[in-house]
Amino acid sequence: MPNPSSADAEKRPRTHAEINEYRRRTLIEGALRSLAERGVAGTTVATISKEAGASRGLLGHYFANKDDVMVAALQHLFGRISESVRGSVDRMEGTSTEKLLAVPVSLFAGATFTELNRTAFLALWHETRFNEKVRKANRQLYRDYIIRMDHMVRAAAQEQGVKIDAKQVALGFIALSDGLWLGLSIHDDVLTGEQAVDLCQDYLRRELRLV
Amino acid sequence: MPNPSSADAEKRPRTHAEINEYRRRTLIEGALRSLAERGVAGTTVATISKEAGASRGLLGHYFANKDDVMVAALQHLFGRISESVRGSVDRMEGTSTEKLLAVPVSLFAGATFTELNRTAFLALWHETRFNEKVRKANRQLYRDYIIRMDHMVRAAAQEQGVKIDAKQVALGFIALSDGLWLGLSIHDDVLTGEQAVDLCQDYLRRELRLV
DNA sequence: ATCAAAAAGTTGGACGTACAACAAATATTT
DNA sequence: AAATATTTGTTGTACGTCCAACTTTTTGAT
Repeated sequence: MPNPSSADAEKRPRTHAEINEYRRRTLIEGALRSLAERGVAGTTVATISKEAGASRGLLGHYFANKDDVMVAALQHLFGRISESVRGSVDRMEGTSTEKLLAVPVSLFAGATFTELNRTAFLALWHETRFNEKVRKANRQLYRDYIIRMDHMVRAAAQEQGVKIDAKQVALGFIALSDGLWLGLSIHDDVLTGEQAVDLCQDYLRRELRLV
Repeated sequence: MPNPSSADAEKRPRTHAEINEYRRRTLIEGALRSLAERGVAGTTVATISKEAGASRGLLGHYFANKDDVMVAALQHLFGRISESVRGSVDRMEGTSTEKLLAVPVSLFAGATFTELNRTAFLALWHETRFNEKVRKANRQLYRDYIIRMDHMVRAAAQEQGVKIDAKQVALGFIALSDGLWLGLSIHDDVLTGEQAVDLCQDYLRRELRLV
């Protein structure tokens, strides 16, 4: 006999708007969990639905097809990480250089650099190459990411009074951190998160002639 | 009516030993092509066999199951790239520093840095995370790779008379080049192979205090 | 404020397709 | 003729999508 005043009952969405938002979110998170646990080939409509606590048919009610779920999952994951980094950087006091150096710290922080995030990212990275819709979505997300990093590098370089190719350094940083994300995602024993931060900060400091 | 004196017919393996070697090779290469074109989810026993010009059932004659084909494909691809890099570095005259700087050149050279290699690598990287056998094989390959880069970095550092953490620099280089391989594999328009070489050499030069 | 009709949310089964693995039959080499 | 290579057909499983029935929320006339 369920208790109507329990926490679960209180949080259970009641209005159509709430239900809609709740289902979309849980289905997307279920997709990320399934991708992280089972990979692309092992992720099916059934596994996504099960992770989300919904029936198989419901996925068709919220998304036209499986591809659309993948696109939504990528945007959700990328957005979550992006907001986390942006949030912690914007919140801090300091120079542009300090803010730039804080990016890798945030990127490899415990809350962001989780097993789930890393593994789901790898799976979606693969999907990006072989799924037209996902590729298109990822391209836009990356474009914005590069622009943002370019701005940060440019600001820091100006602050330090050095002339560097900001775009090139931004790309180098992104490649390095992506490589660390994906490399660590496979070989947990090779490198720690702290080492990853060191490597990224070392790269940025040398490019900014701080070392 | 096939011409028995055609080039194909001349190369056609006749002895059991030749046939064995030929089939293994073409099946593995078929698997790599299928992975590059269709990804993990789209690669089946049928697509591999078709790419290799063999029937579906023949795969079972040469490999116990699909997983074993994936392991063989990873080792083949990794070995091919590794030998290419090692070959061009060993062949050249020069100091240890010059040899180290030649690694990224070889890594992003046209013969190695092909669409097929990049894309197949991404697919197998994904597989590494979700397939126990493939993960095990990749771990060993990477271990050797790291050791080799560590030795090269150490030799170059000694040559330059600088004290650096060779292991850390080796890992940084591998992460950077992997990130560039995978990043470029998705967004062809973002970066050229030459830029990738520049980024890698720039990283190594700064770590070796050459800039 | 009430309550029945409409709309939206939800489920589990059905359908056609496609898969990996297996088996039996045929072709080629030894 | 024996062994090995190779093909095609078979089997059981699992997939994505569709759909008809069912439940809950929303709407609107009173």
